[in-house]
Amino acid sequence: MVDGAEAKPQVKAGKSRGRPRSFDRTTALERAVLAFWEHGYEATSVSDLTRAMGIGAPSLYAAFGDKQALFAEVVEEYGTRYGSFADRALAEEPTARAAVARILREAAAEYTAPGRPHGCLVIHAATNCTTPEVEESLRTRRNANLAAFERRIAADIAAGELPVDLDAAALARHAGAVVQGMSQQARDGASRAELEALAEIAMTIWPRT
Amino acid sequence: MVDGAEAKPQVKAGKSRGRPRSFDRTTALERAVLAFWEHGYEATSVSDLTRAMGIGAPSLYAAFGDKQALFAEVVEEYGTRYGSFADRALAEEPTARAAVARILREAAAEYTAPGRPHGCLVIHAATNCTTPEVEESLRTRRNANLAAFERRIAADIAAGELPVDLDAAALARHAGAVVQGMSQQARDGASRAELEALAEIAMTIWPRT
DNA sequence: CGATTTCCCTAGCGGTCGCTACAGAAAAGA
DNA sequence: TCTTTTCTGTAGCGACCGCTAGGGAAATCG
Repeated sequence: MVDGAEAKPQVKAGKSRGRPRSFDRTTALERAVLAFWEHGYEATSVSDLTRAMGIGAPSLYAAFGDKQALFAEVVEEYGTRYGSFADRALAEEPTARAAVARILREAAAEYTAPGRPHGCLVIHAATNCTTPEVEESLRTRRNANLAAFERRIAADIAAGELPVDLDAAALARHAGAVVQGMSQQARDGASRAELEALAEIAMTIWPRT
Repeated sequence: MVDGAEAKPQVKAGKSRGRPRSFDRTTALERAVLAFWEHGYEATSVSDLTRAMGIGAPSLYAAFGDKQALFAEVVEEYGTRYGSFADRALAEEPTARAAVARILREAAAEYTAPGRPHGCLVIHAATNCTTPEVEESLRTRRNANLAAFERRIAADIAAGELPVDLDAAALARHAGAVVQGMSQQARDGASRAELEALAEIAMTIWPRT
């Protein structure tokens, strides 16, 4: 009973013994992503989830553990599928400036993409949450993103790409604040073009290399 | 029954007829502000409220109507008591640039003030809310703030204080995004000094007058 | 002093929450 | 075929939600 969520016998390539699961776990998870993304952790009830995922409550609990464990998987899935553009830019672009510029421009598109909830799940899905661990986990993720910005900027300073007297932490916070503000405004109805104009203005703070 | 909330006979200077209210409505409201500010609309239950306000549920309903009406009063009170620094700056400062600079600096202090919940109630208290009207009302307030920014900037452009080719809407969105990002980061544990450094960086985008 | 008006407290309403016991259905193994 | 294993659907658990009926308490009025 304790490790009911860990045991996923059906996933093994070999044939499992009993009756096989009648739904696709991956697509069910994807639907849960959309539900949590749109309404947040608390505002998405288990019956909302079962309706969106097309399965019964016992199946949900058998496949994912409980609501909180399902949300953790949802956040993970969201991170790899929708939220990885920032990490990718930080890793691929030659300079911190180019990386942040790309992040802001892509955020304008990502946060207003049609057919998906607007804004960022990590920023919004657990604000004002009565389950402290859930709120805490997303807070940790947000602060980790700020730290990633700061590391990239510090690396550029060390490499001589940016002035040595630059406040890497403050610059990282600024970039993070702009991203978070863009996400909020996307939720509040801003269009992609409006967010792109915002992003371009935000980029003018950077010292030209 | 319909206008139970409107009738506040006790407030009239003249003596009311029956048994007087045994609690101070204003201080009870102030405590409700802090409760909603800290945990948001949905995550603050009526029993949380009665505990924080030191009154019974029937007294709460008699004095404020229902939870939603109480929240509306809370938002109003918050606006006049804690959230008016932006409007004041926009009205008092000679230029849009000075106003936004002051808003960002004051936000750093307001959003991290000790003894109060961090961040802004209007930005956070009704994200992912199952009561659409409540979420909508705060969204409207946020967008009204952006519009106020834009009007002030447009006025400066018209007065020759800012370049005529400036995109007032985008600049307003940027200022708003920075404020919203600062509020989010205050909730996530940023200190006043960290937010002040962020604010200073954000101000460097403005054309010097 | 009653009579009247208003408030507070106890208790509990119907509804939804996250979650699960249980029994039947559907697969694999013998 | 029969047993074993696992999944699914019904039905409902206890807890909490927002909210309120109803009786007594405390004030003003005559």
